Amino acid sequence: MTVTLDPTDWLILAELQRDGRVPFTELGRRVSLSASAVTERVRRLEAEGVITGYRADVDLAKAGFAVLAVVRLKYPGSRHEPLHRLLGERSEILECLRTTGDDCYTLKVAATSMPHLERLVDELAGFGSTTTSIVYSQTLPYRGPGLRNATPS
Amino acid sequence: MTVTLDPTDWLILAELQRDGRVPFTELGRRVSLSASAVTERVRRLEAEGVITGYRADVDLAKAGFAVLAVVRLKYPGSRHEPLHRLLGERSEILECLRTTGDDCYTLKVAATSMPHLERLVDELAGFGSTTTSIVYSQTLPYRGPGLRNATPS
DNA sequence: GGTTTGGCCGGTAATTCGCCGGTATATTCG
DNA sequence: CGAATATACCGGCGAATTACCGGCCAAACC
Repeated sequence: MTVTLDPTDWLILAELQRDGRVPFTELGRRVSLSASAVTERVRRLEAEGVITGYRADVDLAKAGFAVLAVVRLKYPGSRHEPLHRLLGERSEILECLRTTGDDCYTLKVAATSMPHLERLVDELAGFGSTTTSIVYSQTLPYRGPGLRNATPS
Repeated sequence: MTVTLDPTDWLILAELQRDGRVPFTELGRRVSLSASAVTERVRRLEAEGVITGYRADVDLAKAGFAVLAVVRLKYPGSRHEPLHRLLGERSEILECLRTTGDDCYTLKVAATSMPHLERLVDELAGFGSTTTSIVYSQTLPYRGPGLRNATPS
């Protein structure tokens, strides 16, 4: 399950999380390795599932989604398929974490306006009671989930 | 501030969020455009700040971070610099949203173990009262923040 | 001590990138 | 209304990068 990673692997991961499109030749330069060696390592990380993919980060506000919100959902039932179906349909739901505690789900949603957010929350409220917080600002903007520059301590 | 995007731009954004390393020639094929035209559009999206970068997605569990948690932080003071400094130092803090409501900050943190998480929460508790929930599972895994396939409605 | 294994290097062919001018359509302005 | 400009697209070219290959070296293993 867990993959053993040496310090060079962590360097590679940090670089690729900072710039997922850096050429292998430049990446090799940064981690003091040849292009072919670094390619081999990246391919191995991909094959082992440590790197699951590469994504472009989008500035949601610039793209027209002015409102970002955290919605906590207290979901009384045990049938989760309808909620999962909604997640697949509503691309405004950016993230969905199922957690311990009183609020079973923590969602991050993007909306173009307050009425838009209201509709989204209403849809979610069909599943259970919701607690919605508007996001003022997001620190570590658009780093996405991941690690930046450290090994597990 | 807001950039106007036509349907082709949305297609490009969706593709790049799904696979940020797709070659421009293949990307052009998928959105029915020539490689040079699609390159021009992507460069424009980058220059306008709609695309803020490209990141590799890492499977945290495979990388040794077995525990994912949501920590809500009630921060009584108004001096936010110390917290922001901590965010920059502790790369286990994956995401930090400042929100309305009783809990000023909502953080997503990764830890290698429960003792590790305990230490992180203790550090955060130095700023205010915390509410921690362990993440069972993450739906929409590794799509990262962003949009998938829809235009703002 | 010989063999095997794993990781790295360098070279080469194929692909892709970055940049160029040229063209067609839409827009603006005289 | 017609001409000039602007915008977006296309194709092609050289440079850079990628993918793939065999060979090398050191550590591990028998």
